[in-house]
Amino acid sequence: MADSCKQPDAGRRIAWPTAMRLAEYLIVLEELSSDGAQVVSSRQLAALYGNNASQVRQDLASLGRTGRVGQGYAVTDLHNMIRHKLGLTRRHATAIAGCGRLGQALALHVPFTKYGMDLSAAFDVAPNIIGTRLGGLVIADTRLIPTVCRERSISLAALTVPKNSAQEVTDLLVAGGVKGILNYTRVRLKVPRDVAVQNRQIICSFILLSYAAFMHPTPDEG
Amino acid sequence: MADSCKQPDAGRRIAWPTAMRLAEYLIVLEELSSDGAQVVSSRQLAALYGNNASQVRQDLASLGRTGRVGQGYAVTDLHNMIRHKLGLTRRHATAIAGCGRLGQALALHVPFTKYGMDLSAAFDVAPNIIGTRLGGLVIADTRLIPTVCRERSISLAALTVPKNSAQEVTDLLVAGGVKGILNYTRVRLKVPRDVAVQNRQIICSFILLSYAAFMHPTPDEG
DNA sequence: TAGATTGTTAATCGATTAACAATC
DNA sequence: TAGATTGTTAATCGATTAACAATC
Repeated sequence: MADSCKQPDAGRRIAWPTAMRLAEYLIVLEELSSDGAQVVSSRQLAALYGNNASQVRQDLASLGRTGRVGQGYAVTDLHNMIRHKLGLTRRHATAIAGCGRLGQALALHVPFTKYGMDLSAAFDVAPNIIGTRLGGLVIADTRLIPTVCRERSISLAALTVPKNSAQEVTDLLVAGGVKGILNYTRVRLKVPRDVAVQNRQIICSFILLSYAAFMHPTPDEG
Repeated sequence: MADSCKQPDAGRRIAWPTAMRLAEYLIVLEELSSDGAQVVSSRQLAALYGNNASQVRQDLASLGRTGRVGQGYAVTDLHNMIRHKLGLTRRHATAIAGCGRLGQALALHVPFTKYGMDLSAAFDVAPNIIGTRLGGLVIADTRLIPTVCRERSISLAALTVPKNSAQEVTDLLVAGGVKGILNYTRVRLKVPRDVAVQNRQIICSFILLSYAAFMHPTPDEG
């Protein structure tokens, strides 16, 4: 109780670049954890992540009191505090719209459960795969998106459909009450203000890789 | 000739955030182009991208003289100048290491050719798929990575293998002379200083989507 | 000409880095 | 105790935004 006022930054709005790094620290901490590490210093974490100790400490300060002076940070505690700060301790039903190869890859290989997401529906237009199984899910008809999303309280979705149906499927997701869309198509989506879109055009990653490798003097981890 | 000294910023080192946006402008410009647009203003581009006109003009200034005062920017010219600035007019042989669902999705759906990349090899460990076709490619044994990469002058690669072989396959790619690796595994790779790594853990995209949708007051396009 | 819109400089804002006292 | 390392403040650096003269 007396401690609660000792966390000056814990409540402040977190900067976007910091949020991006926190998400990646989570991955690094898991690797450390599976290697049996129990404690990590800002210097070690920085070496693994590829930035500097000062930035790591600044980032972790946004979580409130996390480490022990002179000792470093407890790996599992830190992992939990980051998960909490990023809102990953709440649970959100998630859907995949488009069960082509990319949609399948996401459904089968992304560890949703671990990060507060429950993969609760998968949709496609192709009659020959509607009704078949993908992971633990039965693929449903794209036209059912609004009803199924409402029924299952789905609030997040990955959009992995072909270009030409991107906006159409987006409208269905929005109608279903989805509040965040991870857009893998090369279309800029039109959505209401209260719906968040994160654009992830894979070709952009390759473009930046090529740029970092051959054109950028100090290859950046951006 | 007399014009060449009129491009004050054209030669300057481009900032990383700018490079990231330039890659995305490319996608927006293609959408505009396929809609028949020939000219675009910084205001329009900003509206489509989701930033402001000032930033767009600042970004485009790094390309040298691109627009016409009072008129806007020619869509195709701009597209070409960005491609040139990002080094996409050179050609780089590219490989995919790991032909699981994600590797297959990349091989079949990413428009490499359009952006200076020639998909020139695909590798996997599974005997039952080695020798089969993926797009126009015959899948080769992972153990052949160093030789095949040398033979085909492969300089870029996507790493889409399981966690436990990530570092091992990376070492093979580096031995093959690869200079840029797009890392989709949840392992921090150890590479020599002259090799660029771009980390793209898909789960991080979902984490940030969830954060942007529910925790971040002004959902950002980061 | 008048309206529009660039190119560019200057001002602001925010993020990164450095430094160090506190302390385990 | 001495060494290590955090938490935090201050300094630097860089990126974004605003503003406007130039000009098509």
